[in-house]
Amino acid sequence: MEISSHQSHLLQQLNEQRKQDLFCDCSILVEGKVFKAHRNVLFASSGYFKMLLSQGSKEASQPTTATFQAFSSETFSVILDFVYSGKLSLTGQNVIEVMSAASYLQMTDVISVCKTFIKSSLDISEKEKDRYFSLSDKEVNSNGVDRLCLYSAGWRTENSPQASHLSPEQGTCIVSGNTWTNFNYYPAAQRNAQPLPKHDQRPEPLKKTSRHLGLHQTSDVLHYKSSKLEERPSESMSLASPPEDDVQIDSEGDSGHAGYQYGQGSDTVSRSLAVSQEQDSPHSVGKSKSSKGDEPYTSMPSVLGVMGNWADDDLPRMRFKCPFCTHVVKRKADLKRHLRCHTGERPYPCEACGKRFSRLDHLSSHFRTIHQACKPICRKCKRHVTEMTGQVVQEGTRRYRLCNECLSEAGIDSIRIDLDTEPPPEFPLEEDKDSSWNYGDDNKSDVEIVEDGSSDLVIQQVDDSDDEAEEKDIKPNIR
DNA sequence: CTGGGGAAGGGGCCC
DNA sequence: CGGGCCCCTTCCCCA
Repeated sequence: MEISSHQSHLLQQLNEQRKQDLFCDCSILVEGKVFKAHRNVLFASSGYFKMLLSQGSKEASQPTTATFQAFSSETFSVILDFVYSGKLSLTGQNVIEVMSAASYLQMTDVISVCKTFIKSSLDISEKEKDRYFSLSDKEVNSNGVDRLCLYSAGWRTENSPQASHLSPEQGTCIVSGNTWTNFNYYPAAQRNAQPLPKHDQRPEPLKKTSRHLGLHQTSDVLHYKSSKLEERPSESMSLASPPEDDVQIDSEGDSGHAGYQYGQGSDTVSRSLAVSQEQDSPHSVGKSKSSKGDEPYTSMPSVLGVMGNWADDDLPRMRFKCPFCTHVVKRKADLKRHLRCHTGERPYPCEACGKRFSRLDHLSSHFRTIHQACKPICRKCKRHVTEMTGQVVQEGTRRYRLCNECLSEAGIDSIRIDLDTEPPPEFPLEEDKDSSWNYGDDNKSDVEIVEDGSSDLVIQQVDDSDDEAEEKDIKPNIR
């Protein structure tokens, strides 16, 4: 006989013990903040902790301390809450960082949920855009508000660093409501009782993407959003049809987008730009189911199609707004490309060194620069070299050119090796795009390892034909 | 500690 | 719409 409530009860008890610091035998230091936890729980939840605690298992009687600097304390709090409750408080704002941290901690379930969260948000936007296009201007004016509010429910809190000031109900940034059903790790009955972790706008750890994660926003914008949230509980945010005024999220902080409007009629002017920031796209409650796509971008957005009037002419133009930041691009393809800086997807691996790139042209550039020694310039003296005056030196998988003088000075011409006998570097297998996104700095280690080839210094004659021949063996993953 | 250079990465835009 | 080029900024390494 099985008592179904036992597991949840047990987890609840463990969580209570954690909060009361009972039997906690593990301390995790994140950004100066100490989190107490039970090593057995961490062990069971995280591959990282499993490895860490396994290594220290001999001193099991001693308290364990772990320190992280790769992510914020707020992010770790979200993850720790998930570990102890099974509830993952994802928001549009923290999803990237949570996913990064989960990757670091090797918590595949959390990663999957984050990816689904992102994917679904894009799907939602796609559907909203489709509906938007099907509507006349009048319809947009009369119906757009509802849709906008739905969307704001999904994204509002993500951009608000003041989420910590919100009431638990307002924390539906935890993906509540029909819109986010796919991600709702909260039993509906528990949503309101779940305290939210703070979600300060913290640029790290995804430093490269941090610039796009709401940093453009001014305090005015944030304050406004916060106050709006206080006015309206979460449930109504997603399901009800609030007054039109609610749509007017002030976005003056981003002056670059001033002038965005819905529709072209004069009656839309009052709403101008309100929508452009966080809720550019009209949204529909009824159409906000997330669809499944194997590839995150196959059904991509168009995350938000925005009709805008521009100063130079009055022709409406399509703009696509990133759901994660305030960036707006003219083409859907550009948005698709831009989104990779948020998702961390790097679908283009260099077959020579394994380093992965988010863009094909970056991969090509990398390959030409690093592995093909295309620059006819001596790396040491910077002089122009020709086939007669210089040679290509191979250092691991890295190639560069040296003039004959610098070569003799370096005294490395004794290691010249015939390329025909020198096999190309072992290429890493290309992994599945969806399942092998690299997050954070994981790539660096690959590069460092592979390119640490000082002992493999090889010199080859500068010969374009050789390069071309080599290119057949070592080539970027251009498809 | 600082400045220079290389590499990476992001955006605009043409083809 | 993808590929690719150009330009720019940022980061990192090294002298």
